Amino acid sequence: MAKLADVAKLAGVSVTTVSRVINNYGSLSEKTKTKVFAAMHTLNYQPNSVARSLQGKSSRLIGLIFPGVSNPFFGELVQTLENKLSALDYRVILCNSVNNADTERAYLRMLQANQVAGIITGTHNLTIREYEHVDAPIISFDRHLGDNIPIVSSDNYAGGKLATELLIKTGATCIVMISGANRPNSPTNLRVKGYEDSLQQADLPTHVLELPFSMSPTLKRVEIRQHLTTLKPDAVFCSDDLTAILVGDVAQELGLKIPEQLKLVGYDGTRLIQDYQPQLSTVVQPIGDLADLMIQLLRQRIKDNKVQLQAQYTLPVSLHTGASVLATKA
Amino acid sequence: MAKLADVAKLAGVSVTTVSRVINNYGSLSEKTKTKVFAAMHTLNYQPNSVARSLQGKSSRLIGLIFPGVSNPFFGELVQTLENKLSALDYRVILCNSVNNADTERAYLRMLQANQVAGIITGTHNLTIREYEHVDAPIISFDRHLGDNIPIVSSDNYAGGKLATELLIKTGATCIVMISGANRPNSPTNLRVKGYEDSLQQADLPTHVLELPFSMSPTLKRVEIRQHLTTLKPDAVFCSDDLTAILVGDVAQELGLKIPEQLKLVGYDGTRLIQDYQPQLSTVVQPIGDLADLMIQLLRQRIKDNKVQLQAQYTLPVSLHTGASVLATKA
DNA sequence: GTGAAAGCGCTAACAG
DNA sequence: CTGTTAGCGCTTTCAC
Repeated sequence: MAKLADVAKLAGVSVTTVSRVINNYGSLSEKTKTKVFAAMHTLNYQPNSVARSLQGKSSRLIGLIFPGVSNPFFGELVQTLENKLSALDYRVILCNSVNNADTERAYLRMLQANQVAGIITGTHNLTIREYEHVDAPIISFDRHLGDNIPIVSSDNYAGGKLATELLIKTGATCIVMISGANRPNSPTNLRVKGYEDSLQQADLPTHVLELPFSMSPTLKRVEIRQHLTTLKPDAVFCSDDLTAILVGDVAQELGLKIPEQLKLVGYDGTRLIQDYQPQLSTVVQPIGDLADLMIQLLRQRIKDNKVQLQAQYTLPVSLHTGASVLATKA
Repeated sequence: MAKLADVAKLAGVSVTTVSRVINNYGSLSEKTKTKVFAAMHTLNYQPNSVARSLQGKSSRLIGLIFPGVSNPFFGELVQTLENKLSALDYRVILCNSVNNADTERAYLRMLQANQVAGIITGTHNLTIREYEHVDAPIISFDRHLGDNIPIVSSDNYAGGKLATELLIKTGATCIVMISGANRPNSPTNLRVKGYEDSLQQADLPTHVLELPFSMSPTLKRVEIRQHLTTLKPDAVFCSDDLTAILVGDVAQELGLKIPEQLKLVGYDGTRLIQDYQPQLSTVVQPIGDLADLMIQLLRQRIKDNKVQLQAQYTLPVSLHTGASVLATKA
């Protein structure tokens, strides 16, 4: 790979000059510029960004720490982030924390060692206050990671209410909520809160079933079947779409007609679900807007790490209504 | 962030010595080692990998170029690759080529500028012979990119036969195949070939419907509905699971019972599909093995870029049989 | 067993 | 308008 000095020699100028035309700075004569461009072209020159970031320039590398891209929600979020970042001439280092604190710590160190310009993290890990000792700017998706780390999320509480009220409106009276495990700081807690408040307001009982994020789908099915047969609810609200699909499956196995005998609402509303399970009603998180906002905030911090940002940014959710719920009163 | 010189000063030794203990190289007295380790620890020292790779050491950065992680198959493949690479102390730069040749060219340049140690690409782009001018080692997933670039794939031809023969065995006689657009070098072509050969052998007619990868699910539904009503097939084989889900949906809308009136087989067999659509029969690609092999080959090339590798490595597929096909003869 | 010093490819004062 | 030169943080000969 050709280097700056090669280009300089070929163009018959100094390395400084070449550096200047590359970075378009200082004053250059048109003639030199042309010469240099020509040399760069014939040598197929590509600046070495490692050398560049060594001497202080931004690496334009962004670390993305998420539980994993095989989950459709995170897959779409990561892809959206990557697309938008890449359009802004940033590159993305992908980190799958698999919800393991040690792994995450290691990633954090690694990202710093690689001089990343910033980090966006949406991991499910908790208690990692070590985030506060990272000097690269950080934006968090949906988690509290430290007092100076802005949180971007969609309105989990409103989402919980939205879903529950939809179910109440259709006449359901025994509405079960299936959520991930109740862990401190978890964003799904607010979804549960929205659910509980809505039911309380309507004077209806609450039933929350917690199925850990990490539980296998097969086990989840077992739990769901048991609850469906025991409680005989007429509606289920799941804090994610995948679990909702499981509920739909089990209901069918039990001969329960959806939505006649069981109404169902999920959460997340990824493109994948809307395209391939359009009958599933779900609370839609605005992935594109979330990504835009996180990037915008991160860039502000990259420009000036001291800039004061809000502790929390909340974006509105919307409702996708499909056949899994009837819009009419029962 | 502390640097080598800081550690050296604190430990009362030279930078050389510190570098030696970090890289475990040359001969050091236990005493110095201990001192240095202590200093590294109190300073929370982390070697700057940018500086490291500048002076010649490997960046331990691997570029991953795929159409996008929002597709479950690529999402799982990328996640698997990332997990395994990260366990080997490599980091991953994620590139979503979105099937755009220019984007991909830009990614290739960028990856080289970042001194990546190697590249794994599974993009849907074609004709990019520019791959041959990249000096980082490359391994390709399922595409021909140049004579010296090994291709790793699962056995698409066998997969096509497997699915088709399953359908034939159940008594289907009008078996439609829905594949992605027929493009040169596309791996799905071999799946179609397997389908055609199986039917020819059984003296049955072939019907291939091509729906471009990029076509919207809504449009795909329209096309599928039209073909289902016109041709009235008794079985459909799709070259990917998502399209198979669409077929299942449309069939249900048309009042066609699966598998009694319509048998259905998909392709890919991701964890997601097996967990959430277990009734769908599908040809399962061995994602873990594919990832292992690609990484193994890449590491060989990283160690010695001249090492002779096969042009093509083909891994066996398997069949997941669900209720969308009856295993008994009709 | 340990250190001094050159240099990886690039940028940015500082001179002219 | 252009060139000389000193590093960025680290590894690695070559000395001692």
